[in-house]
Parts: sequence; structure tokens; C-alpha cells
Amino acid sequence: MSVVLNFKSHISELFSLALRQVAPDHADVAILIERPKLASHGDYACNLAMQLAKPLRKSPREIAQALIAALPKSDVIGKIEIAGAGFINLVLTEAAKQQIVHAVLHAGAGYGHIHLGMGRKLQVEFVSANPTGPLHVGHGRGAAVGDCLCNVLHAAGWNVTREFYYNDAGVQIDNLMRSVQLRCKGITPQDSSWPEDGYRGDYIADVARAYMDRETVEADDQHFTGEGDPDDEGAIRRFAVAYLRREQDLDLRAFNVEFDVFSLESQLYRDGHVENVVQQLIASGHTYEQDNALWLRTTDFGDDKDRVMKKSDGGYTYFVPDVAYHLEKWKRGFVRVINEQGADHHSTITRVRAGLQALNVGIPKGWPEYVLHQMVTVLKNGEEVKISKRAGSYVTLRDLIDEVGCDATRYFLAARHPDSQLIFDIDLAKSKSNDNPVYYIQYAHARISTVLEIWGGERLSLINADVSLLNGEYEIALLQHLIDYPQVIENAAMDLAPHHVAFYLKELAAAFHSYYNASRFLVDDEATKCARLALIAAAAQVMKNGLALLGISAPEKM
RNA sequence: GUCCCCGUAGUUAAAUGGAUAUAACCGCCCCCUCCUAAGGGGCAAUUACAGGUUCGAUUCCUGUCGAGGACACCA
Repeated sequence: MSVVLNFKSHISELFSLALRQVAPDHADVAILIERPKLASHGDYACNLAMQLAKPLRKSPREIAQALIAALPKSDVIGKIEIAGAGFINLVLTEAAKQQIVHAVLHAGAGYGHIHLGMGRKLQVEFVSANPTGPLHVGHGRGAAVGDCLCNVLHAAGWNVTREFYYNDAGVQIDNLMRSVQLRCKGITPQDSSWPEDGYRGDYIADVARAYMDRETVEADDQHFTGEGDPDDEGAIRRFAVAYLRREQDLDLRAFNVEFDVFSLESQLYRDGHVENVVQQLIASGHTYEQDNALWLRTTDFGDDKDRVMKKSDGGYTYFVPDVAYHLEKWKRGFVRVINEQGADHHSTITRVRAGLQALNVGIPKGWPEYVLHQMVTVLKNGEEVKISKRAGSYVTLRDLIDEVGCDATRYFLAARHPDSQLIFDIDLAKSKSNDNPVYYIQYAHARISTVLEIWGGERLSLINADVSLLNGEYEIALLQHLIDYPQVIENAAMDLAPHHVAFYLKELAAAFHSYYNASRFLVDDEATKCARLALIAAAAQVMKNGLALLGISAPEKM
């Protein structure tokens, strides 16, 4: 039997050939193969006949007959039926399903990797918090979603660059510098002279103390030694930025997130990219001067009003360096750029794209792409914990990781659709109970590890198992879940929705737990034992692969 | 007021335009002489409202209502 790794695309090809024969004039109709919800509708279903009914002016069932007759023979298909309004339902042979065990054990960590991206360059920019304080839960959601997305896109065959962009020179940084400087001079937020928009958190005092003690801080992308001079504003600014960048690096490391590239806004100015972009925009004819300011006519590109580029005080508004930054990304050769941000920044999308369009350098209209996550509220003891950076009342990402653990925190932040608002219930995430899907999934993996350990044989030898013995109800169900995995990667990559992986893993774990409860693996019959162990070893492999995409550990014991 | 996003069992959430909308939690009833009960098996319950497009709509379009967010020459 030929080995088929992706049944869906295999079947899709068969229908494509049949379509060309039955309706050559409509060969461009998109062929949709789906997994029916009901087992009685087979393993895969095709709705092609219904799509063709209108253009061909024939009944769907009649067309279905013709398509089935024209379908090339395939030894993976066991049964074909016409059902309902004109669905063509296909059932795979047991042998076709069983061979997935060999495929998974052969491919190992590589099982599920597909060639969607074909090695093309893609960048995901995420977190991108300014160095004005520790990371909070909102950044955590960005980190979890962004990092999982990167993992998924990598598995889908893209050459992924993880990037973190931050502003190290703007108004907020001045604010930070002033707050630290005041602390250096012994002034606290309780004093009446403390500025309204100053940062009030205790961590500002830590920065000030470290600066005065002439500490050296090393962040992933920079390091600096404190001067200890409370009047040297430049030194305070650089020290504070380096200090808080280091804090964020520690947060991210505790969260298992690493970046390939850090980009600084100040660098865009230093390299002249901002000035160049302004000149190019002026040359494009999409700008005008009014009220002592320079405006970009973003309404030419779908914005609801024009935006100021250069303020009357001579400074640029934030979106100008943003446009310059994205022009640089484009020049760096990224076929796709995906920005993962909080939904509160959604207004930047139109402006950045408008600026890039105005440059008229061949950048596609929908470039860059955006994944926006909605707000996170934190619940503890049934009460909402308010987040306010300036007031200093705060749930930091590190607090969460310390209290809940990295695995559960990542799971809860990444397992929901980014579009929906998220309530992070600390007590639920901490609970080691049925309510907690993280443990449910990890437990399945640990259970398999235990069985294989008791068996004591060499896992690789299971590749020789006689998988034709795997024909029980629970075994077939588990096989089907293993078959589905590459499709999950594809869907998650296409939708930019890593939560699909989390849901899939819950279902895979459920299929395993049911099997576990219904049967024994370490039976006397050698062939049966090996077949079953091969199946659960393959299941463990897929769990491990999927958990790795979420950045969650796959424990051997719990 | 304009823009973005959301509205699905009592609760928290799934569902590439497909067939009888899927899980978990809560509640009730069962299952450890067993490779981990952090498990399994059952019962009950859902698409905010009104139109439209479609052979077919939770999904797409329009409107209404409701929750959240964004609307600076802030980032």
C-alpha cells in the first residue's frame, strides 16, 4: 500500500481529476474536502456535486454519480456513498488508517510539519512593550499567542523571524527618566511635587537605587552601567531603559519566549530612515501643510481623516517611525509580516498601511497583516484585579508565572480565540482538577510514558508492530485523530489561530483517555501488545509535538 | 457620534458556508482486586433579535439591541 500522509489533499487531488473529466468547463471550482461531524457520514465528505448543480443544471445526485464513476482508483478509499442533498461520503480503509502509526513513529518530532510556507521569509512582531515597566498580563497574552503562532508557522514551513520593537526615545521614556530622576533625589509619589503623569510603581525606586549604586545591567539587546549622577538625564534614560529591558527579558525567559531580533525606534532616527521616509512621502504628493504641521492624506487610502506627520513643535508623530520601520521590514525581504498586538492599537493599522501605500514601492495593500488580541482581565478570589502601570497596582506576567506556573499560564493565554475577551481566573489556572485542561492533556502524555516504561522495551522497535491488529472502536478513533494532526497545523497557520492546536490536543487526549479506560496494553499476546504500544507511542509523539507548539512541557510523570 | 471586536447550554468556551451545533465545568447516576480516578461511561441544556444572499447561514451582508476597546499635533 502506498503511504499517504495527508489524506485530505490526496482525496482532493482525486476529485480534481474527476472534475476535469465530468465538468471540464468548471475545472476551476474550488474542491472542498471536509471531515463530517458524524461518523456515519464517513471519514471525509465532498460537496462538489452540490456546487456543480446550478452551473450544470443537473441534480446533485446525478452529478455525484458521475464524479464517483470518474474518480481514479485509490487503495486508501474503502467505501463511497452519496448521502443527503448530494454529499459524497468516503470511508478510508482500515489499513490506510493503521499505517499512520508507522508514519508518526518514522517522522517523530517532524510529524505534522508541512510545506505551506515553502521556506519563505516571514516575520512575526509581538510583545513590543516599551521599556517603561514590567510586562503585564496583556503582554503575556501577546507573548503566548505570538510565540505559538511562530511555532505553528514554522511547522507549516515558513522561515520565521521573531521580532520585538520598542520605543526607547519618546515622551513616555522622558517620563520614565524623570520619574527615576526624582526617585534618585529622594522624591516619592506621595510628595506633592510628583508629576501627574509620572510612574508611581515601586520598581521605579529599584531602578533609581541601582543607578545610584552604579550597577551594570545586561539585557538581551543592550547593557549599561549606572553613572550615579542624578543630574545626568542621558545616563539615567539609558540606564532605565537597559534596566527595564532586562526585567522584561527575565519575564520572557520565565515564559519560554525568545526573540531573534530587537529593533529600536531610536535606531530608525539614527540611521536616517525616518527622515528618508518623510522625504519620500512628501515626494509622493500625498502630504500637505496646514496649521504649522505636516499632514499625510491617509484618507487617500481608506482612513476616515488625515493624520499629522510632523507636529507644529517639529517632532514626528509616532506613526512616522512606524512607517519607516515597516518599510525597513519590507526591504529586509519578508514575504509576510504579521504584527501581534493588543486590540487597543487597532487604529494604527490603517495609518501604517496608508503610509506604505503612499510610498508606492510595490507593497501589497494588506501588508503587514495583524493579529489583534482582546483585553485580558484577571480574576483572583472571584474579584477583578485592576491593572494600572502608573498607579503601580499591578498584575505582572512574572507574578502570574510564579503563582500559576509557565505551562498553565501559556495554555490559558493561548487557548482562546484572540478575538474574544479573556478572563484569566488565577484560581482556576492553579487548580489541579478536572476544570484544568492543561493537566488533562499532560496527564495523557504521562500515562503513556508510564506504560511504555513498565513495558521496558525499545520504543523504536515498535515501528515493526503489526498495526493491522488495531481495529477496535477506540483504536480507530485514536488513529483518526493522529491522521488529523497535519490538517490542524494547516488550519491554524492559515487562520493565524494557534488556539486550534490547544483544542485539538484536548480532543486527542480525550480519545486516548477513553481508549486507556476501555483496554489494557500490556497483554500476554506479543503481537497485540506491540500493536497497542505502537499506537499509544505514536499518540504520545503527537501530543509532544503539539504541546511543543504551545510551548508547554510534556511530562513523563505527574 | 465614528471605527474595531464580541454576543452560542446555568457558566467558560469550540465549530475552513454543510448533514442531527461540539466540549468542559456545575447538577444527578454509575465505574478502581487494574498500566496514575489529574481518568472513564451515562442523563439534562444553547446559536441575542429582524431582514437578506445561498441548494444550505453560528459562519457572509444590512439593520436593531447589548458588552468591551479605540477615537490627540500621546505610544
